[in-house]
Order: sequence, then structure tokens, then C-alpha cells
Amino acid sequence: MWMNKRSPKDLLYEQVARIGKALASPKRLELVELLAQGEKSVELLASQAGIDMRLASAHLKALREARLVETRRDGKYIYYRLSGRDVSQLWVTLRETAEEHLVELRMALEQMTAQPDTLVSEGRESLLEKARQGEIVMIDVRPANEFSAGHLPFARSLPLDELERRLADLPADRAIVAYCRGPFCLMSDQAVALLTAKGYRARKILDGVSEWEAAGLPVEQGEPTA
Amino acid sequence: MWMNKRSPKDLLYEQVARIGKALASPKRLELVELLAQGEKSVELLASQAGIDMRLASAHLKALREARLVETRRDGKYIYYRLSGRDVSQLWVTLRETAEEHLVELRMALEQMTAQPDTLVSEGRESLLEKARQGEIVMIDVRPANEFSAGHLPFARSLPLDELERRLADLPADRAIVAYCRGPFCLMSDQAVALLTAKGYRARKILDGVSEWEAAGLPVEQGEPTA
DNA sequence: CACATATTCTAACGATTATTAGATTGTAGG
DNA sequence: CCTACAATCTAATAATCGTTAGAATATGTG
Repeated sequence: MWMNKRSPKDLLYEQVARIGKALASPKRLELVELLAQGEKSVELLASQAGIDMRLASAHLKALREARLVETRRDGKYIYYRLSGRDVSQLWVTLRETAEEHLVELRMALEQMTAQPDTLVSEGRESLLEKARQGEIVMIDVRPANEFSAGHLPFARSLPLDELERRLADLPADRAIVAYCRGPFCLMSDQAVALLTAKGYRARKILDGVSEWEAAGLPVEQGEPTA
Repeated sequence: MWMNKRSPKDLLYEQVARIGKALASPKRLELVELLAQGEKSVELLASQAGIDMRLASAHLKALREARLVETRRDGKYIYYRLSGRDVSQLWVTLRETAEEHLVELRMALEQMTAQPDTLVSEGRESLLEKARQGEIVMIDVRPANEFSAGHLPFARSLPLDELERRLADLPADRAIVAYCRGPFCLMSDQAVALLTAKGYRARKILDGVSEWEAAGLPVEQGEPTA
């Protein structure tokens, strides 16, 4: 309109677009979600995302240049972490907006999740209260170090790949609720399938730690009790 | 790659990345911010963003394919609007994350804003209360149709380009607080400069309607009262 | 109908990006 | 020193994206 001095304002949007560009790649989004579970080395990130370490390094560089991640060196390893709580919240917001508006995403999600009846329909607060009362057992089926970096209150760490041989840790008489990294993660589905096959009453929730936190609910840290 | 051998999980991140890609261009972000002020025709969007209408159309097509905007035809004009409240909230979240982590953005912002002492330091709630009491006069200096689409409670519509000849509408004895489209918008700065030169006690806030709403505060709709 | 205007479509170009693979840097441990 | 390994850097490529300008489509008006 009356303004012809475009450049200073353009600079602002250009900076915000740096964040947008960082979030414009599927692989980088997957890395962000993995990092939302706690800090990880490049090697681990690459293997968990199923890509070459050199490609992971390149994507992490892009994330670092957008200041969404920070690094720490320990010996031979370099550990990446999200540069703030707000970054994982941004990931949740972005994913939720995508889910809201992209039918294709909702359809892909529905096809992936096995049975809808394994999903807990209850609200978060009441679920938390039942966990507090010991009415249900909440299990975190992610790797143990992700549990340590942050987990739901009253949850027990029971990584998926240890689940079968640690079944004795679980009470057979109480309902079990499993969770993992979030709505895109299949580990809790697998856990429910295994537990159901073994005769347990097991269901899952879609939340990961970031989604739980985004809902304004508390999160705890610390090692699993043996 | 030309081959479609993606794992089902990759499909999910790819869908979310559609939203990320849409937000990866400065021009598109500017269009989103403009659309957060209410629906607009392509022509108006192009002129307000300072770009060719054909380029605006191309960017809007990208936003439409990411389902972030929807259209409505009225005669010769096609009006674009954000496809939900969540889209403007996503814009706010993205901008805030950028502000939090990108020093370059904070520096560019500081250089753009004229005097920091023109900024209201008060909290939103107390400002709202003062506006309710009539202790201050809140003015919305955006174009009138943006005011109609949504504005802060108790705000009066006083578009920047009408401000000078409508000075009589303003009480000289009360403090004036101006706002416009948000932290990237300079209209409230210009309004404050003009009003101060005319002897009014005028300051500004950084919030636009989306930021105000993101803070959980109420927003009103409707034509300005003449 | 012809005409003006709003918008989209198309083709083309240079710029940017994703991915791959080889070479290089940095650290730990013998 | 040498070796092993994590991670980054570099170069090359194919693919995608942003921008421009001309052509086409759709609507309203005389």
C-alpha cells in the first residue's frame, strides 16, 4: 500500500521462516520427535530414525542452524537435545494442526493403529487419579533412558524389548495402561498386543510425554526404580 | 526419490511436513499473518504484502494445498481465510519460538521499534480492566474491516490513515493505548508517533488479536460504532 | 456481444534442498 | 605412534521451490 520500504519487515518473516524451513522435512520432524524423548547421540538418532548417520548429521545441522537443537560433547559422542521445552510444544502444535486439517493424516493414522478398542477413552485427569490410587498400572514402554529424561507421574519403566521377560513385575489383577512416544509411535500398540495375548487387561493412550505436558499436566524425571 | 517404498511411519511425518513446508516461506508467513486479521481477497493480500498478485496466488495455492486456508467466491473476488483458529495460533507459536531462539530476530525487532518507552509494560489483564473502567482508551489502528473481523474488548476502531482527521474522537485527558496486527506490525508505532506529536499521552502494545487470544483472553466481533 | 478485472494456470529460469558417498576431523585407547 | 570409531565436511546429483511473465479462465458491466 503506502509502504514501500519492504526490506526491514521482510527480515522478520525471513527469520521465522528459518524455523518453518527446519520443520519442512519429514526426517527432521522425526528427529525432533525423537529428541523430545530426551537427548541422544547422532548414532542413536540415526538408527532410531532408520537413516544413515551422515544424513542424520546433515539434518541435525539444519536443526542446529535454526537453533531448535543444541549439542554437548561427551568423549567420542555428541549428544543432541531440543533447545527448549517450547520446541517440543511447537512439534505437538504442528502435529495437532496437521491432524486437524489433513484428512490424509487421519486416515493413515487410523490404518496404522490396530484396534480402536485398545484405546483408553478416559480423560487425562481421571486417568492420572486412577494411577495415583493404584487402580491402574501405567507403563512406559520406551527405552529406559527416555523414561529417565521425563515420564508420566506414577508410571513404571517397562521397555518394550524387556516386556516379555519382565511380565512378573506386572500385577495380573489390575488394568494396565501403556504409553510411548506419542500418537505416531507404535510401541504401545505392540505392548498392548503382547499383554493381551498373555491374558492381561491392557489398553493404551496416544499421549507421549510432550502431549501430556502440552495438556498442562505434570511430568516427572529420574531413573526407574529397580 | 522416484520410488515410493516409504514405511507407513514415514507417511505420517510426511503429512506433518506438508504444514511445515507451507510455513517455510517468508511471504507465505506474511500472508498467514494478514489472514489472521480476517478474510481478504487475493488482490488485497497481494497489495498489503507488497507482491504481485500472481505470486500471491501461487503462495495461496501452496497454503490451500496444506489446508491452512480456505476460499469463498463472491462475484469477481475470491476471499481467502485461515481454515481455523488453530492456524493463527500455530502462527503465534511459530513466531514466539523464533523470537525465543533466534537472536537475529530479536535484534531486528529492537532496531525496528522506535522507542521502547512507548511500550506499555503492564500486564494484559490489568490493561483490560483499565479499558473496561474507561481509565484508558484502547484504539485499533488497523483497517476497519479487520476490526470487524475481530478486535480487543472495549477497543475503538481508528484506522491509521483516518487517525489524523478523526483526532476529535479521542479524549485529550485520557491515556491512549494503540495496537495493530501484532509484534511485526508498525502501524501502532506510527499511530503513537502521530498522537504524541499532537500532544496525546499514547503508548502501544505488541499484541495483535491472535496474540491476545493465544493468551486466553476474550476477543469481540462486529462493526465499529459510528 | 465486447470489455475490464480478478484470479488461476503455464512455462521457464535460477536458487535452494535432499540425498549419497568419499574424505576429513576429533577423541579414546592401546 | 597407530587403530577404531563418532561425527562432520565436501562434492556431486537429482528434485523441489520461488519468482517472473505471458496466456487462459471466470465473473461482472455496458
